[in-house]
Amino acid sequence: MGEPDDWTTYLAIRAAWLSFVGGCTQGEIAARLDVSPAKVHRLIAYAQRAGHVRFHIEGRPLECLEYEEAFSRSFGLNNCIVAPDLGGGANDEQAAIRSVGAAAGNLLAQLLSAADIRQVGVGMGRTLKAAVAAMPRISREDLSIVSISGSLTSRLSANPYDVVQLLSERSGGEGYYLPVPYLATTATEKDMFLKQPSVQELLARARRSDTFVVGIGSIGDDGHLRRMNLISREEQSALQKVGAVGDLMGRFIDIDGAAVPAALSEQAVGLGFEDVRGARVLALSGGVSKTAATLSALRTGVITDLVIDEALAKSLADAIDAKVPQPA
Amino acid sequence: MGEPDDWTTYLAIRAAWLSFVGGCTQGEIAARLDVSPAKVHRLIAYAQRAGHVRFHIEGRPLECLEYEEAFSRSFGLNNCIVAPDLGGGANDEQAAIRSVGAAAGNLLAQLLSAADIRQVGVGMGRTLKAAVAAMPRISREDLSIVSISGSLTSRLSANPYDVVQLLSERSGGEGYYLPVPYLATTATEKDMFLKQPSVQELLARARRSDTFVVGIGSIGDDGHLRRMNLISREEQSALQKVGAVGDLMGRFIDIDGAAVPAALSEQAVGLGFEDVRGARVLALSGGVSKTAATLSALRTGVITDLVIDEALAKSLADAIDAKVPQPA
DNA sequence: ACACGCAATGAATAATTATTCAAAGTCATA
DNA sequence: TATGACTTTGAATAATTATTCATTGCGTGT
Repeated sequence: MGEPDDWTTYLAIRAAWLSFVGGCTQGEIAARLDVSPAKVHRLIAYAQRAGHVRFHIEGRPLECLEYEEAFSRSFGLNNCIVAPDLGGGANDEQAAIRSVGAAAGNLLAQLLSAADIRQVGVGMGRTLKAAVAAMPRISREDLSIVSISGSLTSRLSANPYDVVQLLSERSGGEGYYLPVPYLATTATEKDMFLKQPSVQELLARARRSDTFVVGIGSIGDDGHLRRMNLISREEQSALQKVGAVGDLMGRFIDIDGAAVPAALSEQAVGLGFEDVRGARVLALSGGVSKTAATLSALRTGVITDLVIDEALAKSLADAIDAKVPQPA
Repeated sequence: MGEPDDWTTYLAIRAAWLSFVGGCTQGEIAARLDVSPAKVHRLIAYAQRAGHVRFHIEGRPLECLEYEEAFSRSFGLNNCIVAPDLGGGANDEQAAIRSVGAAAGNLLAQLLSAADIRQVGVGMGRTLKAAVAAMPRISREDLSIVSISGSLTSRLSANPYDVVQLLSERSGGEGYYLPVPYLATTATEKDMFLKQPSVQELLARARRSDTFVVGIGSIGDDGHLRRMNLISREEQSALQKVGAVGDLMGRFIDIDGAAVPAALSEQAVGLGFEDVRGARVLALSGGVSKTAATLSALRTGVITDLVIDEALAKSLADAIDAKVPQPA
């Protein structure tokens, strides 16, 4: 599938307007643009794939709103969005990320449109990436977007889920990328990175952000950490042994939201909780596999805004109820 | 068609998420929600009718961008959007309003999201109404929305195209409605309205708006004025005799953008050009029948931002070229 | 120039979505 | 409780959309 040329893009956008805004059938569009109906279908499909078409559902099902209400209270959240399940069964990560992405994308656009936001600090992760991809284009040429953590793998290869680039493209703002690993392999290596003037400058800048957007990671086999090989199987086991269930900004935390005593927890190259506490911190999390991680992250008290999916919400609510059972 | 109950709305929203965000087929949704496939279709159709689903096409066809560029230069516009034709032939008013509405709705959301906008003054008209209806919901509880002109018919019956109500509902802001006719029937009647303290207060408030959103009206048989019977056939003829081709904020102007010498032009109960000059003034206009009116409105120099449809743009460009032919 | 591989095309077909229609349900009134 | 007007329902059907597939067109290397 080669890159379509300008003319194709032109036709695709016209077809998309006619189809979605105009409500024309593909046959009508074909006649109007003087192409075959099959081509019209391909054009519209291309426009969607290329992200030129955006759907937004206003409102959410009642259950979601109830969860939102409950979590907002329990954890003193500013905004809480529970994105509806999108079929695919309870364990469909893809669907969860998609739903959270769509909901968070809109919230993000809303938050970043406020003129008093000058700089946003962003973490990494699939869900974050999906949210930024789903975000409508806004016009904030004066906005700065800064990495708050490294995002290279331990082998220094490029990270495919980088979010700074995409967000700067979507908002028109300028991106500042932190070219270091998410986790240093040793304390010495971490010091080495932190000694670099450019890194110090970027971190200082990152601390000045008005708003932070972060993902929540699990320690399990299906988390980013293992999947991207940011930690070895041995490191994973060691972390689990000392009670780590979640990863927030490269810090490893137990089910109560407290930092675990592990060397790795000190090797994150990036901002720490103390750097973001007090500012708005929007956290995104999708999928039931993140239940424990999300609960622990919420308990750190640094999160002010949350977007999760419905299945995770259900699972979270169950986990909370299990600890504090209702009197019969 | 009775009002659907809460449960229907609930199902409709869930179905909409599954369909548009999740990409499920109606059959899959039917299985998941345990209803018949036919019902799923009806639910999704309802969600769309009720405005819970919003499409946004990012980008416009090349021709539109070229017109935008040209008009921005010619008239020193801040923003100019030319909304693509949506089939239906060159004379389809409905399609033009729809397209302009969709494009303007998004621009409006963007403009009104800026925190430094405290108050917006709005005019009236079908196109304006469509734009506000297409506008995504935003959260600006501190925003004031004020009528800048009357909007009752000369017989004081309620105006169906009132836009203040809808915009205040969409933005969360508070609406201030000016309960007077668009045009007084006599100079005496106008004075009577203007003497009312409440009217004076509302007009004073309206003058303090940061941004104004207005429609452009034609004097022809198909304009709001005649259609809503705001002016009689005789008044229409009289206006046309003295060269009026357009109506901007209740002021009647000739093709050069100058006020026409007519009593009616003094009978608008609302803000005048002098009240808005200098502020941001977003004008909406749709349909080729508004060519002359739009040109005249642009020539008044009060308009800073413009949204029109492609057919009108074409027609406007032709009208301009006819006066200033290219050297052969 | 020729053959080769690959992408693009549109006719044909499969799948999905929208509409129709008869039947069942609902509500207000007698 | 019975009646009639009106709505809602889902099966059937019509219309539309998505996919398949054989073919064409195009660039590339020989």
